[in-house]
Amino acid sequence: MAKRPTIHDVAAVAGVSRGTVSRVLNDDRYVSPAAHAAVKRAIAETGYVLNRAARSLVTQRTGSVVMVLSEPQERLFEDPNYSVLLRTATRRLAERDISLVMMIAGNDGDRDRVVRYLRGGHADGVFLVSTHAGDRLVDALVDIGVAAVAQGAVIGRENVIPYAAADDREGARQMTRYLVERGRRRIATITGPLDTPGGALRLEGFADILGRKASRRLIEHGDYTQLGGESAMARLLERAPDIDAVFVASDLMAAGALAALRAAGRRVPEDVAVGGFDDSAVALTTHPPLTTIRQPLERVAEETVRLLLALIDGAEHVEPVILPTDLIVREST
Amino acid sequence: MAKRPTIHDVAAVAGVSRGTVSRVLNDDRYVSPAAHAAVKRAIAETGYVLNRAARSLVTQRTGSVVMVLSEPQERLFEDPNYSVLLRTATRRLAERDISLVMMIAGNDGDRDRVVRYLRGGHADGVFLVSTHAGDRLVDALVDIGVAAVAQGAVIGRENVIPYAAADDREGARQMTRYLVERGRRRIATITGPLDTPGGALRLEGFADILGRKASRRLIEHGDYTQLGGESAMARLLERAPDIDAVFVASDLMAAGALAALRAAGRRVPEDVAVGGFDDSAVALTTHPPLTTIRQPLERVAEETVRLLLALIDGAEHVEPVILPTDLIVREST
DNA sequence: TTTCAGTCTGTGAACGTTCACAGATGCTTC
DNA sequence: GAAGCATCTGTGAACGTTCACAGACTGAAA
Repeated sequence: MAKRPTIHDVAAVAGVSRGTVSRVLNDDRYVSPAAHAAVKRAIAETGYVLNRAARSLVTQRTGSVVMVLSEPQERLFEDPNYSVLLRTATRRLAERDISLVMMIAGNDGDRDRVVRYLRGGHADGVFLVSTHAGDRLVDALVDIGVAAVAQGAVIGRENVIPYAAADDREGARQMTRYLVERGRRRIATITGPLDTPGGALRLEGFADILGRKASRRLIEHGDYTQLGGESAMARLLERAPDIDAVFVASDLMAAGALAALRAAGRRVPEDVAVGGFDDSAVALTTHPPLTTIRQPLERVAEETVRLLLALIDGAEHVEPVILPTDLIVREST
Repeated sequence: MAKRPTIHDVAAVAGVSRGTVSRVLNDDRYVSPAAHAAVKRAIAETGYVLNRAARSLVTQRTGSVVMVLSEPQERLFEDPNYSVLLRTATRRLAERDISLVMMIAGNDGDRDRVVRYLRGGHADGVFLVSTHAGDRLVDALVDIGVAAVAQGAVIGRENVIPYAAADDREGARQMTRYLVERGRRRIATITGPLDTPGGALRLEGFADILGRKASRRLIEHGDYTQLGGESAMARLLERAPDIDAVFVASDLMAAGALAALRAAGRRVPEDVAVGGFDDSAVALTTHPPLTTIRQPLERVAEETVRLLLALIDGAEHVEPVILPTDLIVREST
């Protein structure tokens, strides 16, 4: 349990001064090759590892960013997409030696904690996930002036918080266009909550293709849960029994819709075609497997990280990134 | 962009010394009510928030713990259980003002990064997730002497790394017993990888009930993926066409097994009963919905955090915690 | 030869806390 | 009235870095 070696110890072993060691550590210019080598050797010999707290104290940088999970409903519970996001972001940040701190913003108490944390300068940046319209956390972030990006647009704050996202609108168009091309005539949709980009934009894409045919009667709203999808489908069937296709804004809700259709005695895809969105693991476990829209989630995460790093590095302004989606045809259509 | 207020500013406003403010901040004994109130008021007035880096520098504590995701295969991708774990752990730790830093240990490079991070004293504790037998990270942790716990036993290191887990073995017994009671005679199993506790212990529980009847022919191994479950089921059917039930060690693999059974023309549950494990979201999306074993994941996470906090607070030794599971009967059996 | 720019190094001060100590005050007890 | 204890407060030093500055050395240009 010997004391951890400090920069002084390294300096002593290398036969140089503290300043030179610091310069090596920070890749500063003006270090002679000899000194550089000696320091490297001394670091290896002593097993030195930098004390971030001490560095942070003087640089006012922390080398960490916060990922804030806003948690409307219990989405987090069920959505495997978070894992991809988390994993990719952690990886990319680690490459820059930046660590990812998790925080949850479920209620106002949580949100205050996040704000306090950031106001205290405990992180260099913020990575928002599934933040919904009107979240007052967003304004607090702007007020604090901390670098912030979001995965998926924050509705109403698109120009304030840069983001990367899949092209929800075009994805919905792809699916709707496909259903039309397959000869479906009465096409309904089950949307996500309209204060989320996935809710609003996928509905817009749907309407883009169908125009006047996208009547109110053929639109139902879900909450991204399987149960929500199931009851939305039931309501649709009651209101418009003659529908022959439905575009559901998430795979999980689509799984619920399949259950409702089965309960109503409709065959999929013969009587009703079902299209999902996400291409999550669920799309393969249902029977029949879901035709769906694949989002390039990994790339979304990477781009979001890239935007955040740019902001942290001092960029004044960065442009949102929108990435293309793919139609994945399986047996539900 | 005024400078952030420090403890000195608070002291000045409150009309006390730096030491007294520090005492209030740390709930020390021996602070007069008057001083306490004045400091509280000054903190509110100045908007002061503590600088953790400075504190950390002198206390040698960081106020953070690392969650290390070991990533054999692509489990993380598909397993929604991680979300529950992450969410619960983050919450519980936040209550103690400890923040959760994510790290991935997928390859040796990652592992070195984790080791270096911990050796540098950048975290007060470690929370291992899905670490598999023989992971050399575990020995490094012991060597460093950092407080460490695991979610789920680390096979071969049960006595070194305390853990909380669901009672995998008894859960498997519950399911197997149930299948026997339902009159099934030829019961097979699809296990997880045997270097994970869920793989080894669930197989043991299965064998506990069936005794000699648990013959090699009726045991197949999967990798916790849906595809793995599907091909394992196909192999089982080929080897033992007369099986009338199968206990699958995870819901996701069970979804794959259902697909294989359907492809082979077997009806579920009439011809073959299928039991899963986890009670994850998948269990409800399959057709028919899965009979499965529910793990108290939230409590597992809470207990794991509790163990970790105890170790951080200086406990010499803590006992592993094993929590009971529940049989959830649905339509697949 | 002098000047200058470029390269390299060492040093004091600062970052914002906590800790240990010393000292002051008030209350009890003899 | 002195001694002793508990309560409360202020202060210097320390934690391990980075930063800005000053100074030494080198080689090229004037």
